[in-house]
Amino acid sequence: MPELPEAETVRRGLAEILAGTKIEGLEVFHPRTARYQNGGSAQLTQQLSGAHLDAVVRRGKFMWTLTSNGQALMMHLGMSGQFRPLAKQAGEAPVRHERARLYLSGGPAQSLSFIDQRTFGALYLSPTANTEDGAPAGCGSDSLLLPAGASHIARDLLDPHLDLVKVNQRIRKSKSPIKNVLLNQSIISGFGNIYADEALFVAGVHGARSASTLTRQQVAQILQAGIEIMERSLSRGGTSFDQLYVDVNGSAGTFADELLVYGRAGQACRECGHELSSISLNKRSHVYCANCQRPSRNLK
DNA sequence: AAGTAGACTTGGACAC
DNA sequence: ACGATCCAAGTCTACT
Repeated sequence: MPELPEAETVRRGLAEILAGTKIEGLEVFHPRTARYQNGGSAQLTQQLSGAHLDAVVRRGKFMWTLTSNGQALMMHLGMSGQFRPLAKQAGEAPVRHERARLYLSGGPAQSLSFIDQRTFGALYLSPTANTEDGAPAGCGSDSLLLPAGASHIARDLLDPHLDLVKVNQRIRKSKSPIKNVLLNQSIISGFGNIYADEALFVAGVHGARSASTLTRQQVAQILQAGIEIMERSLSRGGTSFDQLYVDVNGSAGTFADELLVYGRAGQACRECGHELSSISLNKRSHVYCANCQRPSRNLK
């Protein structure tokens, strides 16, 4: 499942393929992929044809590249999106689950396929505006131009311009379960179900606890754990829990064998041996150790 | 306004 | 064997 480390792995690959190239043509094979585009697939195709592309930028799980027509091409992986340079010719039949295809010139790849089994991913154009805090919009470029499509997304844990003190305060203002707050991309971006559960385990905090009951130190521990886990995962190309996430070369990430709780419900806690539990929070599974993560504990 | 619940999608797992 | 049901995910929309 693409979360921040997986998106950043893909961004690095995409940057080499897309930056400085020209889009010669575009085919959209599934209308849902262009569902956020005004005018749908036809508009996307028309507006992107002939456009020149800038650096590939990422904030949280949102990626984009600025185009010569003044808009940003938004690229979101959803839960199963993959970008692959498959060297396809115009008119060649789509491969299984291929939803769109770019034809490129001026770069290392002649084509770039967007493959997305579950169609939660998306490609669309968005207008841009300068960031309100005057810092670069995301990772991958110094540009301040932030697409409207990502303007509601908070800075992520690997962003050097993230204000950890403010985020800590904001989190503790919420009465929602801390797990839900971590998944709220408008408060802190980049977390998905995997890294949220992992960070909560490392910090020793039960995900059902109301964020407003946590101490500043506890929230700081959760955020610090998130930073360290995401950096470690990124260094291993991310987590490929199933076959839905691979990088632009088709390679899986290798962080799955380091996961401490995600996907391990019923197995032994790697810290204390207690059997790991699972509950549902906001319709998402939360795996935790009832011994290491006490719902009512105030301090670790 | 903050918070929650529903919708979307599809292939794999599972119980029958 | 086979249809049925549930599950997983990220984000947007709608409602309280």
